[in-house]
Amino acid sequence: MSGSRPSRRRSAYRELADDLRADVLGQRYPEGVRLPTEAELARTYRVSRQTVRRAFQDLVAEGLVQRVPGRGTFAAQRDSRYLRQFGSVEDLMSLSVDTKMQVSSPLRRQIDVDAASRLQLESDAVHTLAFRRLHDEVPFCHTTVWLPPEVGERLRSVPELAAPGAVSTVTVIGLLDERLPSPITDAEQSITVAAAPETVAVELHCEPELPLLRIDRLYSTADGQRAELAISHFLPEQYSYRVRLRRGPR
Amino acid sequence: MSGSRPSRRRSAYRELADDLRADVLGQRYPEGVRLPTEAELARTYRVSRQTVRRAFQDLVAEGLVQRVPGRGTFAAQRDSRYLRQFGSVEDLMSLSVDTKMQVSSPLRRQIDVDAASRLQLESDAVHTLAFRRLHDEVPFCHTTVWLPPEVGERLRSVPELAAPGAVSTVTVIGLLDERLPSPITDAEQSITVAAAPETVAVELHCEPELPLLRIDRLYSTADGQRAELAISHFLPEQYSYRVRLRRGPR
DNA sequence: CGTTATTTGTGCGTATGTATT
DNA sequence: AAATACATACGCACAAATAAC
Repeated sequence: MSGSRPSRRRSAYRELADDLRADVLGQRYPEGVRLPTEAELARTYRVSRQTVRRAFQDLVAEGLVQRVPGRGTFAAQRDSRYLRQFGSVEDLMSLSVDTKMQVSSPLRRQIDVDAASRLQLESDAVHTLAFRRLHDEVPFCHTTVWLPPEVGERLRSVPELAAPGAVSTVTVIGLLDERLPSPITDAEQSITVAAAPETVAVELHCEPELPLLRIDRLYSTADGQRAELAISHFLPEQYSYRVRLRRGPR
Repeated sequence: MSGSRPSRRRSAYRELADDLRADVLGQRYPEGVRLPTEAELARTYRVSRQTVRRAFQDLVAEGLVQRVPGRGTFAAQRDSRYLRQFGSVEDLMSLSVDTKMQVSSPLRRQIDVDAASRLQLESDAVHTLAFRRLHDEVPFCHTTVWLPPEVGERLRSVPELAAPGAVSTVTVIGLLDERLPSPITDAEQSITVAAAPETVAVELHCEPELPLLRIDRLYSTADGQRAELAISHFLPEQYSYRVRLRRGPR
């Protein structure tokens, strides 16, 4: 489904690419199963073969599909996808496929000079929120999120973020992308090691001061506004950050 | 084996994309300088405008250039290039811009079951090498490299890797890329936290067991062969892993 | 073994729309 | 308003790889 944004008109090849992307990410083409051919897609979508090809070019560039002349188009195997695990903004949005989030500190207004500064705000007021992420009911990650006030206001009415203990499969970035006037297009992240703060240790059932993987992410919208600051701590025993890098065509 | 391929003619748009890529990476289009227009390139390369567009599509997907309707095509600024294809490994190859490497354990043959297994080798014999990386004469990273024997042999004659204490500005991946018959096209990396092993602690002048950022990288060539396994430990005080993510075309 | 049908890859032409200068 | 430059979309022809016969 497209978001609730004023539905800016999307080109035919992007619509098609979106559909195909959703199908591939939704595991609808398991190993060895061929995607529809260019001719088939052109027919069912009432577009030219060139338009279908244009859509596939994006999916190939994203590493989601592989195409073989004479054979067809296939979903890339999960472990051969480069930069698809947690490497793109889309992946951060679809994080909820394997994991659930549980609110530990509901969305509220707060004064935080550091966060406000990193979000490049005039005032020191921000909205903040904290939650754990669970995999198979086991917490492996704690995240604190800070939002500019005007961004936070747009999440006021989201029930998934309102109650302590609430469990859901949403992502903050996913929620924002549907509600902000300008889509989130960039994230800058920094990965380092940090000792577990007291509150995080409690939530993750680990010793305070235990070394954790710390990932800071600062998200920006297409028009350059900072939209979200997230600081996550991961239990290294249960999580490692994986990226597959690829080199350009030849 | 059929040996050397008859080097089939590269398609026009790839030739063009290669030229443009080299120009952009070679800093030939500084900030604000427009690349040639589609019409100009079509004229000088004697191809159609569609072929020029096809070449640019790859460069855009690689994040190397930005295109603005009505204005033109521009090289993406280095710090706004999102980590996509090999941006990172070319960053790794040009790591030597800011840093130097100092050999602590020269290239030699060794038996290592774990490394051989991760390199998918038949036998347990590998070549190995260890070095530090220095920034402003301060060590901030220790790396151990394992290579398949036939790959290691190709580095036998490299003086920069032969003597303990040797300081140089090379990178192993850069050396390999020049010497291997098939180029290195993939890297899979995993980032986690690890306590400093004794030998690493000595080299980095830190306490043993100090939590470090550990990055494993497994490089593969275009024909799918594993070419190098590198395990690096970074001092978190002096290094954090930064990535800029961008969203696919929406 | 070659032949044929299928499927993707390359290249170009045209037309029209949109954004910027 | 006009010119410039990129974006989208469709059409066609032929090449190359693959699979089935």
